[in-house]
Amino acid sequence: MVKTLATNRIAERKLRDKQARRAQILSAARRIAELEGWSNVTVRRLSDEISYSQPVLYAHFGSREGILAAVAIEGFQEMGLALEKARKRVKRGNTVESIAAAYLEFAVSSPALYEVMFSLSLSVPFDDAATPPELRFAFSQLLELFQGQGSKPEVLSELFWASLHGIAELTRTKRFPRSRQKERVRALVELFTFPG
Amino acid sequence: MVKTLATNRIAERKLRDKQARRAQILSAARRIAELEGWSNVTVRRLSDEISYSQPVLYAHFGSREGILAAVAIEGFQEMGLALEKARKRVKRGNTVESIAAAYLEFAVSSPALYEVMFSLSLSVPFDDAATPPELRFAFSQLLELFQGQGSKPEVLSELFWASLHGIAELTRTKRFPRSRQKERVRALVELFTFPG
DNA sequence: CATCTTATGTAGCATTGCTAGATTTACTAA
DNA sequence: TTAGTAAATCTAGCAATGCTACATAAGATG
Repeated sequence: MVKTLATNRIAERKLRDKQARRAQILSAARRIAELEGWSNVTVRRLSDEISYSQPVLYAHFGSREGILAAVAIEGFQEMGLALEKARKRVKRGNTVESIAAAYLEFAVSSPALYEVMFSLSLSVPFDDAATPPELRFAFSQLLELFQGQGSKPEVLSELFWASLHGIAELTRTKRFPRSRQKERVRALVELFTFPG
Repeated sequence: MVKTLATNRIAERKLRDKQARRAQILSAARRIAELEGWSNVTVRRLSDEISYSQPVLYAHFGSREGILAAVAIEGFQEMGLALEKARKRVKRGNTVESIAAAYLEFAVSSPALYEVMFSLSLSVPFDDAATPPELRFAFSQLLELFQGQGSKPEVLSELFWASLHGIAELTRTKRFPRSRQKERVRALVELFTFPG
């Protein structure tokens, strides 16, 4: 059997189709999740949306969990990019302020996406080598922030991340009133901005 | 129909039985959750554990959600008490440090309980009048901390809570390595301790 | 004892995640 | 073109879940 040109093009087209369908699934999952919550993202519902039978979804991602995980990875990738942008185009002097604003904006504009990013059960820390690169990338944006500041940049970065995550999560789940959000962020920025 | 003494005693016994069974259900739910995760806390499993049929559970709490909510309330009550204790018996000078340690100790020693406390979907902020008293009580322990400090005690308290919650959550879900936990807490305490 | 109320159980529905096996479609080679 | 093979896709179904209508048993009351 010889690999003709046609064979190659066919294989490529198949790959494209596959990736397109994969993207369709993830897109549908995100849309439903944002509009109706993750509990309404069922495999049957997704298979309806993309007009394929259920087993097709299981061929792409091994399980429902797998679909959520893929969405979560997308989320980390996008968040990493958003943070990178915020870090590079610093507006009014303070990088910490810019990053904090970008982080919380991301969380508030895609609550379901943010939710799944952190409900994804991980077995490995953010800064570990065995961690998906998208997560490492996002975290590295925060690490960068405190580089050279004090003795332990990782500790400060983690603390900053934790504070942002806490604010995001307690806001998303309605524990915090939106009314004081600006003041909260101002206080946060003040705490994490050091002279020098 | 007259209410005899016997009638009263019978009614009281029934009430006791009911409360005992309620406690049994919640206790079983907590045990299973801590050992096997909340997904293994099914209504059938619980009804097996207490040797009653499913409808009995639905008579007590209207739904599975209702059972989790009741556990979450218990959790807030217990956390409030733990924080109160930590605030009153301040060991080495620093109240902030004592509270932070108590909070994280609570979260780490009952991860499933902590998890359900914050996955419970609320519609009302912590400091609202319409919030279950157990939640208000727990939050009030943190409010107390920064009373008189600066201009906005609520803002500082919320920020402190957010930081603690972020650390707890990112630790519980394995995002943070345990190894740096002590340093993280030290840095946190330093940030939130003000001269005076 | 008879009756009525309350407590409890039985059995079943609809929905879910997931999968084995049939079936159709797409490609290959004579 | 066509028979045969491999890949893609679907049909149908299982077991488990949350929940509930209805039947039955237990308990209290006259």
